[in-house]
Amino acid sequence: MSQKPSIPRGTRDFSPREMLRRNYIFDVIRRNFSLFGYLPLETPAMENLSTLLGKYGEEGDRLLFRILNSGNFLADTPSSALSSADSAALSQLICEKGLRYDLTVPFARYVVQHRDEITFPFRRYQIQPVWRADKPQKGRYREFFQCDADVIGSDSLLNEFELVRIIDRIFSELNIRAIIKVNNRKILAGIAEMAGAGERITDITVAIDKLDKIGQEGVRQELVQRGIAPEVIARLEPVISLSGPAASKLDELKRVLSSSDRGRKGVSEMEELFGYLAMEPSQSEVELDLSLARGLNYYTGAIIEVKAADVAIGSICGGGRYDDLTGIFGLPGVSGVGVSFGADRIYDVMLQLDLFPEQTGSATEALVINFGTEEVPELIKIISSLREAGIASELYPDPARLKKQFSYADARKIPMVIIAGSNEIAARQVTVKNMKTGEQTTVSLSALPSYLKEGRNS
RNA sequence: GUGGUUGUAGCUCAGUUGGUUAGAGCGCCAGAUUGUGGAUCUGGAGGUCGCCGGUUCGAACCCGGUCUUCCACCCCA
Repeated sequence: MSQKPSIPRGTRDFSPREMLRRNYIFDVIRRNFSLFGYLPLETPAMENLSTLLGKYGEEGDRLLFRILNSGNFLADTPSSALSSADSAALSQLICEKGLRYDLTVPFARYVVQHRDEITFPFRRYQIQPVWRADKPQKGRYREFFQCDADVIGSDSLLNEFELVRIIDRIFSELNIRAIIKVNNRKILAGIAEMAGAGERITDITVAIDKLDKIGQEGVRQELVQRGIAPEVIARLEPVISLSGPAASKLDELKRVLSSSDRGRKGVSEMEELFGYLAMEPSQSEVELDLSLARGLNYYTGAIIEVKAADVAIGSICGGGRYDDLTGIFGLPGVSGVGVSFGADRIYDVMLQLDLFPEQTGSATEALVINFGTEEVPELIKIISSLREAGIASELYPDPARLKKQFSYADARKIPMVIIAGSNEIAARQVTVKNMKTGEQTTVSLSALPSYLKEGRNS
């Protein structure tokens, strides 16, 4: 007896209907990346664990999918490790590869490995799946696609500016109302310094990152729980809860952070960025959010996060600047900045808001009815002429009853059906049926391609 | 990783305090219509009730485990 087939938890099949829609998203993203001069890159699904481990924090290491070594790897494994029941320690001995967790670290690895053949500043885009051993929920998958654009080897804030422009263009084209939140790790570090707890920056940022979720009082409790002194919290709060336009927040920060070199640097970076942004209006709301921290601990400068205004699904895009990601791989002093679009969440947002265009992507425009072996030679010529003219078309493969062939066209939503039986063929004509209106027209064989092309817009 | 939740036909869901042969709508297939889809009518197929085990004379229903779904925490696209 055959068992029911299934796929691993948190993974999905994508049906043709879903793929057409996903490709629509990928096309918009890829076109805009390309428009800004980014070049395509792909890296392997699996990386050496040494490349991956330690780059995403303790939590990230736990969420890495590890790949068991090939062969009889247990033969060389000490029996003490096997009997210790310590999975983490054992996996170090029997796994040397893992599935990639994001696209940024493999990119940094690539840059270091290929530094001699790269022209800097190097702009690359990369659209590939990543894997995380997370517990799945809605909008959270174990296999999902990221669409990354990064520029490496340039400190200029113009890069941050252009990334915001890309984000704005892409979400505008997809008709998603986006809220783009920007902050700067240097400002956060400055705030922590100013509050007299510079070394507690991680605890402080993790806590204040939850501001919009748990509120001011919640953040206060979280900070207390993380052992932040009450007087530090008291100095933190008024800064975090600054409101108003970016310019006035930055003015206030300049005063508060005057004693912190790093903080001042962060403020001037944001002033420059918002200066550029003022030169070209964005369709999306771009907000300086001082509570935005983001988890990935390799960020050092600007951090960016995008949320859909109309759907609660977490962030649909995120990124930031990392000053020394390549340093761990032996190439110090190369700064990079990038953003990552979450294609799967964008899909979920668009589905929920019903934003997909009626016709997404390629679909058959014309179906040629199969009348039988007598007519097939002529039908092959007809369909060949249609494809030559760039009209996506199919010949029904079996000489089935017309009812069945028309039902097929109906189910596939094919707009035109070409009927060419012996009568039509003898007269060098075909009958074209418009499946939407039910209207039938007789068209000469030679005029058929142009007739169908004209009908596209009606 | 911690705690909770969900699962019945292809889909959406009924199913009485545990009781004989598990239902509906939609969809699918066939016919009414041998060169015409959508509407209508008629008929039909399709289920080891997620899976494994237990309790019981008897389980879709109760219990345990497991897988899956979704939710909160954690974290994140």
